[in-house]
Amino acid sequence: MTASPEPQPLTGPVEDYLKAIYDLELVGSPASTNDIADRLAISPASVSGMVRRLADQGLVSHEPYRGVRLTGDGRRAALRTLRRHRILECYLTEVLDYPWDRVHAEAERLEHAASEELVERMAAALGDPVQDPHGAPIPTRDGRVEESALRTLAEAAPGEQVRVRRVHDKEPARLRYLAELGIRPGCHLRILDKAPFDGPITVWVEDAVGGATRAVGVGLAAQVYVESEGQA
Amino acid sequence: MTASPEPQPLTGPVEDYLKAIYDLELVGSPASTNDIADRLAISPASVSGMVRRLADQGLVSHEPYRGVRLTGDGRRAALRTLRRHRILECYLTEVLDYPWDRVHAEAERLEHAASEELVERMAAALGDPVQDPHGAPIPTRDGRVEESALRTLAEAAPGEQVRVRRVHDKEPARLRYLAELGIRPGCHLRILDKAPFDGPITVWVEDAVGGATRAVGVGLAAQVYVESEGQA
DNA sequence: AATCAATTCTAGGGTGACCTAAATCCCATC
DNA sequence: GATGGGATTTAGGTCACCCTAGAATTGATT
Repeated sequence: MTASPEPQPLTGPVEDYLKAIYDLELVGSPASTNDIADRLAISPASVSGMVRRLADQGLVSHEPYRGVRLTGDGRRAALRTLRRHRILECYLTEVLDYPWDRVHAEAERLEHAASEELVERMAAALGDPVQDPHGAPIPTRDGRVEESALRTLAEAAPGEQVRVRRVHDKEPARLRYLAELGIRPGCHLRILDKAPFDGPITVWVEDAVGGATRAVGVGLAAQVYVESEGQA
Repeated sequence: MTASPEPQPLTGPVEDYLKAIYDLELVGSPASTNDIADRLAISPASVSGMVRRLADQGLVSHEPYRGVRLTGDGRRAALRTLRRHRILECYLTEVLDYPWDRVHAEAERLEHAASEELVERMAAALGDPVQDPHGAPIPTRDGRVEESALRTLAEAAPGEQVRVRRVHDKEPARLRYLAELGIRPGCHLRILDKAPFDGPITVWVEDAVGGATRAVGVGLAAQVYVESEGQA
């Protein structure tokens, strides 16, 4: 039984790496150097260097040329950061009325500076939210998350009725556009049509005023995660 | 007329130096290397190095062996950081009910990460406060402050009645103790006695429940700024 | 089995921000 | 007007994090 011996503070970049690796590992396989580099907009060579340092600190295990996996410590650290990030996002939108599309960037900076105490105070003020404004689940204080495997809107079939559960949060422009379309976590969609050859997906947006028909390209649809609610 | 050309983001350490120099300059003379080093808990040699960099960036002017002064740009940057810091302190105490003595440390970290937008939203939520929880004035958006020259409690004479305007905020333990004594910005004191040879100052604390007599050492009294309200 | 492209790692650099130790400068005092 | 102590700067080093260029590895394809 290893007692948890004070999680010592990590640097901002380290926290960013751990989050990225956590995310990449979610799909199953270990995170590749290139994928990490892409996600952090950093050269692959720099990733190699940093991964060595992370491994030295016992946060990841690295099989050269094979990829990187979080250790127990690494995973715990990643989840702590993720919790901070997502609670900050909630607080910014709900209490400070921050615009949907700018919340991510602000939280991205604050998550490295905000203390556990601050974040827990925010969580308490919000009544311990369980998901952030983009539908991502918030890890609990003791590091549990239930990352449900969701399909994307791009994979839904015509005739299906779905509920939007989550959307990607990185790109403000896409978020603004989705908001314009009325597509947000929690809203209901009916898939009307799916054009061949990766063509646009036509959906009926239940929750728009009076309902509305919208066409969404596959690229965007792939960033919208849905859960089936039955056939038409 | 130099148009203000986007204040580019400064690093955390740079902001800390500028704040320190601003503070030291308040007493009139240019900031000395040693004083800056003391305040930031850094070696004097490191300060020399950093000051060169600050001068290169046009934020300070440095006369070797003579001290450092903020330039216009440097002063503006310092005041922006100070505004962020103090609004954060207000927000943390008033909205998130943060304990008086821990607010400073948290704000110290957040001030480097919080965007202008966030801080202004907080300020708006508070109705644009003009001073922080320790009584320090908050610079306006356009960089104005009125730093009133105050006497300290250590300088007050027996018989005087004073109002506490401001207390130093760096040391949590001292703040907690002052709070215990009932001494906070806004409270009223009557100086009952001042023991010789830097002995303790005995005060009547008006605002304590039913009023209370307290003795304060000079060291602590020197960190409490007061404004006279008349003689007994 | 050999080769080739993509991936990943190593080598070698650069910057910011810190350090200690050793000059150097200032000035108050003799 | 020399001198010594205190303040300051320079010299030289470390660490984290990033870079580009080039070498090494992989495994997919001939």
